[in-house]
Amino acid sequence: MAAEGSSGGNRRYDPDRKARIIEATLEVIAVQGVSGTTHRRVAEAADVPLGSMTYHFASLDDLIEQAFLKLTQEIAHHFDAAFQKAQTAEEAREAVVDVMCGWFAMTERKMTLILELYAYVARKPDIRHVMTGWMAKSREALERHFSPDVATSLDAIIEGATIHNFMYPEGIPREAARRIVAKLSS
Amino acid sequence: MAAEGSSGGNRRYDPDRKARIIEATLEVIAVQGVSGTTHRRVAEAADVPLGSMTYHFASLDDLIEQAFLKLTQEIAHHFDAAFQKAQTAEEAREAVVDVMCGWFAMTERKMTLILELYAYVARKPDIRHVMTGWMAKSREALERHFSPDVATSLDAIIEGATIHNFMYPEGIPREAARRIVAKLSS
DNA sequence: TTGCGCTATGTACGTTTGTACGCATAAGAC
DNA sequence: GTCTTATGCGTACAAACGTACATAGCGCAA
Repeated sequence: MAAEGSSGGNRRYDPDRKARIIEATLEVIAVQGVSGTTHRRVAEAADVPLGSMTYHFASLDDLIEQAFLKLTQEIAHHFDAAFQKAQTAEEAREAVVDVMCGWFAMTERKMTLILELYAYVARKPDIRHVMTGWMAKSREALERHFSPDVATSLDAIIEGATIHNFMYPEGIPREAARRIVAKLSS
Repeated sequence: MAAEGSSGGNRRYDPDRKARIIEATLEVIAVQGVSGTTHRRVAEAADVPLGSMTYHFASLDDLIEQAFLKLTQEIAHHFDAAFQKAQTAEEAREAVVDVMCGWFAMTERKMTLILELYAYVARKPDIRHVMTGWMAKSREALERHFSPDVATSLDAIIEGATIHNFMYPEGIPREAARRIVAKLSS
């Protein structure tokens, strides 16, 4: 498996290795949590030797940080795309409702990863830039359609609704979300 | 220190031991995260021998679960008290604003613990009852003052605003929070 | 006082961890 | 073809881990 490299080689010189390790790291974090993420488990998931871990990444924390950075960039990109598509104010409001309850990209796996990220960031102030970068992108996307004040409130309600929908059964029905967004964006 | 037991003993037979271990567990989780929480570290923080850990708790997960349960009960209790105090609708709305930005009980430490809890619960469906119990209490407190629909939306905005206020500098100013609550509870 | 039984603890054990490092090996110059 | 160089990896190691368990210490009945 995975023997179809670009240069015909069976191993050795695989420029996608680092990216694949990062991908595998997210997979391991999603299943085992940060607390269960080890060099060996990630290496197995990415199908690379253990030595590759310390070769490509300075430390385990470095690896986790890079993985989280990729996660936020991906999500921010999807988020931005969802709002770039909206043309009218009505469509923008509907996009907020989409994101609030059952976004296409907000799978259970991703939500788990986000919560792991939050907990991780809370204890490591030096990687808070990952969050602020993400936040800035989200805010920017929202402010293309709403005033700064409204954008702030929508950002918060998206955060809260997403978490509640994930944590509790039923959560917030789509109709209720629509009413909330209407109130907030008035 | 801590030698003022009820029966004059210096050690041995200390009925508060278990509670103190749970307290210490929260302390360790807040600083080191769940991933850095070990029997040994908790034992040191609680100033009890390592053997006490496996004696009082079936496993490390059992300990963490009990610690988180205590955390949610405490927070839910404070939350409930804050709303029990409110008499008029106006006071209830102001209580929501209080909780949204800079609650007395929502210290950085507690917020960190909550985020650790979220991440923990996401990977352990069998302790979701801790969350649903907390949620039920919060909802109950809110529904004493607001309709079910409004209570749901306020619950979500509290969640989101609290997290955003914790993650990002400035966050949501008090005045903005007041406007948001006014819109949502109309 | 003496003996019993339960509570509590010190210690030891087998695993797993992060990381360092010497060596194998492919790529490129000639 | 041969030699050189730098990239990538197998392996080893000390530290730390969760947990089991034999036994030490105390309250209490007699």
